[in-house]
Amino acid sequence: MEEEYKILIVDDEKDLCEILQFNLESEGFVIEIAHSGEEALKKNIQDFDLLLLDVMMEGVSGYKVANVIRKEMQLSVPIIFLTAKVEENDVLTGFNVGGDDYISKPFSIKEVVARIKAILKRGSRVGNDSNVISFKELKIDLRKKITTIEGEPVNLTRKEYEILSLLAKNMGQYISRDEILKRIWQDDVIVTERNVDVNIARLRKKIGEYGAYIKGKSGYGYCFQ
Amino acid sequence: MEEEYKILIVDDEKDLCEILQFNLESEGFVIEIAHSGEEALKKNIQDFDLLLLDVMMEGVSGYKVANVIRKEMQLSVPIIFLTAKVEENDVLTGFNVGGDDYISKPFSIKEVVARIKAILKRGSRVGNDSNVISFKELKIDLRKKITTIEGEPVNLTRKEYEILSLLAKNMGQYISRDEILKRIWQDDVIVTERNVDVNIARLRKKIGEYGAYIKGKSGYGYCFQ
DNA sequence: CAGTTCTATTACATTTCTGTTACAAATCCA
DNA sequence: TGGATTTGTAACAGAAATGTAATAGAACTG
Repeated sequence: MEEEYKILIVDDEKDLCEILQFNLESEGFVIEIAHSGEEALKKNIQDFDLLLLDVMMEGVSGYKVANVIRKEMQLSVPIIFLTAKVEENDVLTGFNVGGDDYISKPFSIKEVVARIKAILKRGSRVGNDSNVISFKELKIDLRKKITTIEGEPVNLTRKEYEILSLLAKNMGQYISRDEILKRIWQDDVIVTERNVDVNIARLRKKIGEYGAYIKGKSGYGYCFQ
Repeated sequence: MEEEYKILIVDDEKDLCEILQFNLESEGFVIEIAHSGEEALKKNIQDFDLLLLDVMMEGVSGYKVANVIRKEMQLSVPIIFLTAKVEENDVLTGFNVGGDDYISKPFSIKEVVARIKAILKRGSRVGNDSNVISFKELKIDLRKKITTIEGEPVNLTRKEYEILSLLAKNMGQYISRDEILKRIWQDDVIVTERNVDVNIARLRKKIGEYGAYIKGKSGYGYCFQ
């Protein structure tokens, strides 16, 4: 038999979930269900090959869930958004970007299955072309999220890596602590600006001589140069 | 290296903002959100590569925002206006400056992305580094917040930089101390007007021969010429 | 021209900002 | 679970930036 694909369905309409589950299981997919955004996020997302995600849900919306998955968990699982017809017309039509897909309710099971198969066949994810920033012998592989110096991997923590790649992506540009917080810590948690310093310090130490290229300037923030 | 484009979305419909944010982020753009004109104007507009600006908003309208950005801040960042179908006719006759564009709701994400990419491509093709102000060999990079003379960076403090870029953005125009205080010190702290003088003096010294181009005129203020 | 107001500059005081350390809390993983 | 790793906080000394006052000279005004 073929590979067994695991799909997570997230929707607060239980009936709909059941219908989807029944039909997709007969197609040979392995299904798990979550009835809310919160529930979905408790699952081990990386175990799934695809998500069917309702946009409008009580509490944590589908977009929130997607955001957490992409930003915090850094996973690129394909997502198919389920949207109600009304929303679609009000706001947007025919959206279909990147690796993700949209299907508006009511939809035919046939259509859903077809789209799922199309996406799974396509296989590879968004941004699968290697993307490496180099500065002398320091290399940051943005896709693998690996930093190396002269070929030797540098063991950076998540935050350290994020800061380094943010600065490297904006080479030569001063970025304020405030900005760094916004872009890396997002809006969810509130932490001291001092935190940035501390992480910068740790980062500098780890990248050795290259640490000197991360320049701090009073009133401006940091800059990789 | 791949460039990171920053886009500011200004719309009071929060759902729409979320959808746009998610989709544009999956396209690799860096997004910030403002839910009102006031909020938008508090942002550092010059940090953005493009604005998506809803025309109809409570309070400060999209046009108002655009006007402030163009006239007061003297920035030529491209703006895409989002308009409801009904408004469209009114609008097309009006404001249609430079690289601006209109998209009427409901719109497809595809379209939005396409237009954004078109505009950003156009911008870089022309070598439109409208973010750099040049005066002879003095260059102020508003994005990097770096000032150079003959390619050599000049080490300005934040206030010095702010004053210089304010004067340079309003080349040839006298700006009173009062105005400078309002624009740079904002409302937060109240300081003597003499302060401006002192900072101007320090600035002049740092930019050497160019210091002479910052002209003070009794009763008028300062002017870069 | 004399008096007044305005400005540039200096020196110094004050405030704010930064890098670092040590430690606590949270998270991860075996 | 318990230990390792990561992340956040508080504290603080030193550095950098900013503000103030004083003063001398320039610019204005009648």
